[in-house]
Amino acid sequence: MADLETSRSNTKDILRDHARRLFAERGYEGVSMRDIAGSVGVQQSAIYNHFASKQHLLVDLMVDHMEDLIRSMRAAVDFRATPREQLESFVRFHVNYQLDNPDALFIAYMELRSLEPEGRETVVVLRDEYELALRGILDAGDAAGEFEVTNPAVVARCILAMMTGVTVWYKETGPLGREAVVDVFAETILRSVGCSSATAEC
Amino acid sequence: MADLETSRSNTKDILRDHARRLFAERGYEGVSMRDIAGSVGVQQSAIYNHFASKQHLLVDLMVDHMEDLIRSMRAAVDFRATPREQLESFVRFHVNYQLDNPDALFIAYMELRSLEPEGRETVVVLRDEYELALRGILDAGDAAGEFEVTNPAVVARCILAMMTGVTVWYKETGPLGREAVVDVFAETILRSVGCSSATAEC
DNA sequence: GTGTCCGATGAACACTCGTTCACGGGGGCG
DNA sequence: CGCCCCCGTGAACGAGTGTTCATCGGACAC
Repeated sequence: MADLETSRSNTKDILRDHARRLFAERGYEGVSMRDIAGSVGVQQSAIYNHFASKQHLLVDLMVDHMEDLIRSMRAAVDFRATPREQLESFVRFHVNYQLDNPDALFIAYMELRSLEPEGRETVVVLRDEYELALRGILDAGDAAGEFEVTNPAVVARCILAMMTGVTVWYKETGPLGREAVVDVFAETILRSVGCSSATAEC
Repeated sequence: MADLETSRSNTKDILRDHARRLFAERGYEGVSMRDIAGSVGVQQSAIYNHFASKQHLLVDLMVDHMEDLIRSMRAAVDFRATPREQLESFVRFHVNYQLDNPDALFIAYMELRSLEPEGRETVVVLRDEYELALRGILDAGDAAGEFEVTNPAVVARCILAMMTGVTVWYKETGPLGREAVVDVFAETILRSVGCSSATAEC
């Protein structure tokens, strides 16, 4: 229980951190308010001083995450570069972000079903915005003749699914270094759009 | 509720069908025995005439599914063919199977966390067996010089994650036909291992 | 016809769920 | 000092959880 209170962490942030980890581990329905409170080391009723309900807590986590994800992605990808460079930046950013924030991304993609309509709407809009950025890169590469993608919409989703699944099996302590994993993803995905880094074509 | 009893469907099978759908929709923790019973149209206590507990019901669903998946995969892939042909068969089989049985596969990959240790062990062994079949194809193709895969273990998981995600977004009623989706997957994945169907290389 | 057994019932068990509320302590501001 | 207002407590609420059990109808074997 209980973090040593590093720097300026108030109860609300600590609650967020523990809730995020627990939701990712056992799922929204599998975690009780008592679990969250117990993990932090407070009473269950204390949570309601910071979040109106369990549902609001989930929405708060998901929206905060999606907004940060989109902001970070925009900072990491230079949209004036060539499609090939954009795609590689996007992939390297996403896999790294995923490995830094495995729980947040996992929740955002898995717990949509646990959201009540109004919250779901908000999150879906943000998720579509992110997906559309990748799709835009594929479209541009296709139009420029750099990529060969039969169907950008489908391929975009394939690529996201592939990358989002990484946290299910990757262990930081495993035989494979993080940089190596990122490289494999970058190469595999560039290849999948007909644009290998080893090829002279690009 | 209640199916009209098509052909020879007994209560146990009907329970399985409804439980599978509900688990996939709302998650194991999000579904109560009363939900399942209510969906079928019987009392909750009737379930215990067929399954010892909710946990046993989940294990039953997952093991049955994994065994059928492996059996069907072995029947669909000709392991005497070339690695390229094997991979294409595997991908086409998996995507089709996924679209035929979206709930079962989704549960098998998502609800591992809801399994108690003994059941999880059984399912993980089966899942590894399936994954290993794909990895074997990649290894063979790599050794034969047909594929270029930096790391077969990682790429195998990437491919599975990509394919397993299809049910999240694919709608049978959407603009894209099922055959078209399968084609996109086959082409994208063959490309990702450096072996495009359009290329003379293979 | 009689006996057996499978399977469904509905009430009940002890427990956990999300949420509410009256209460109190302690720090900041007038 | 006196006031208020965060923010925490602990007990309680009604509802829902998985599971058990005595009971009973009806199909099948002899």
